[in-house]
Amino acid sequence: MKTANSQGTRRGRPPRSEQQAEASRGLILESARRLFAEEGYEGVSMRKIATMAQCSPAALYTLFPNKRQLLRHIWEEVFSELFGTLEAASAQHAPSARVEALCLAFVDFWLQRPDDYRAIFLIQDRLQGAQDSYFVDSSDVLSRLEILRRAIVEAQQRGELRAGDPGAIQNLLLCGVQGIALNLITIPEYPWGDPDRIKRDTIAALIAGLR
Amino acid sequence: MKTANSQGTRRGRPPRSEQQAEASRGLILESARRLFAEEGYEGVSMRKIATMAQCSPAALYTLFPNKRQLLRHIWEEVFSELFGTLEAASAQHAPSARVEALCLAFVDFWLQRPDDYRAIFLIQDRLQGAQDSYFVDSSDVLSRLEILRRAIVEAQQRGELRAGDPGAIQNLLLCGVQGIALNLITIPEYPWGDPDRIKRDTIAALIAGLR
DNA sequence: CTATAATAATGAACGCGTTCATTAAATTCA
DNA sequence: TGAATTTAATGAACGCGTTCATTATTATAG
Repeated sequence: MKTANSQGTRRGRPPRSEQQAEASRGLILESARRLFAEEGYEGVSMRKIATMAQCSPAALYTLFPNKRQLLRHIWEEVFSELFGTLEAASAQHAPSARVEALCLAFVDFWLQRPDDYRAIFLIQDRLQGAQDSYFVDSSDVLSRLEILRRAIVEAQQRGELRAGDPGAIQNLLLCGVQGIALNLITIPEYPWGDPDRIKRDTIAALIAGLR
Repeated sequence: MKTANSQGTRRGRPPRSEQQAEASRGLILESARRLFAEEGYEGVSMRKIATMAQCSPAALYTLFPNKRQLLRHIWEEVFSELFGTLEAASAQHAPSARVEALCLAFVDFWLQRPDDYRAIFLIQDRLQGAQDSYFVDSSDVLSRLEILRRAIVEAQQRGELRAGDPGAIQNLLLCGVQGIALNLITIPEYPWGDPDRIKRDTIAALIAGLR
């Protein structure tokens, strides 16, 4: 029989509540963060996390679907740092230079953290069918991108950027800066020349093309 | 004693000649290519390659330093296809539209082969100390990029692109197109909007900024 | 208290890339 | 013909991410 009784209770061991699960997730993430801080991405393995969290490796899979989803919570701290940097850059520059400053700060941030960049953007899961929304779901990346959008709208109002959907312009700039970071980090043997130069020139060209 | 005798011959088993090694590498790559064609990147493991090539997995490591370096030879065929596509695109367009057409063809090529793109650009090795030059060394990627450079120089001569080092402009465009491919492929959940639009708009903005 | 039912937790296993001590093979020297 | 020497080839192992059949736990029903 699978039906519930009159009180709505069911037979068998009751499932853990979502808050219990969340608490366990928190403990595990604490271990993961400690391991990551001590040994970097290379040092964080599911087995080590399980050992430190005093559970079996398999238990991790009852709380997280896979390693990448587990580590996503750590990346959120990296993103938090990123946006902190961006907000500082925004505050330090006059409105007329804000969009360019944000783009530069974005690229600089990742160039200074190539390992983070690799771990976050370059290591992918197998199943693309499963629509894990790493960056967008349940993280405030999207909302904090607002800072770029505001700078764009500001520049449009000042006539320094052409009119049009600021979202489209934002995406375009993101593509550009991501491209710079990707290329410089993953193809270091290509003769890009001075990283600072390609960085500045590409961003300048992107923005010039948007006037 | 480690010294050679009067004839210059040495004691012990003679090392395999480089051509012998090259021949073995060829046989192994043939197996790898067959496996790749049959099962895709996921299906190609060092163990499977070894089985098909009738040797031990460890033997592969006497001929290739690691899996990535082994598979690089397969990527060269993908690059060959890419440049074939680019050359066709170049031939099909008038000089005035060539740079843009090349950029579009570049992005389209990778968007149609996301798995290839991931395997080639996104899966990285551990040791960055070892300067394996995947794309540049011993492959003709650099030389075949000439087609883009020619289109750039042509556009400069026609006054459609600003003067200046064509190499710098080429790098800039490569950053841009790589950024589009990277973003659309690895962050599909981000609201990029219509892929065609962001593709066209980003490239158009890049080129506009280079006038 | 015992049987039953439902869920939680895990030990053991798979295939993976890679390493390395050991073994096999091929050559020269006495 | 051995013995010695040099290199090739590999079996066994490591730690990895992940899965799954099995076991433990916790509840209700009789």
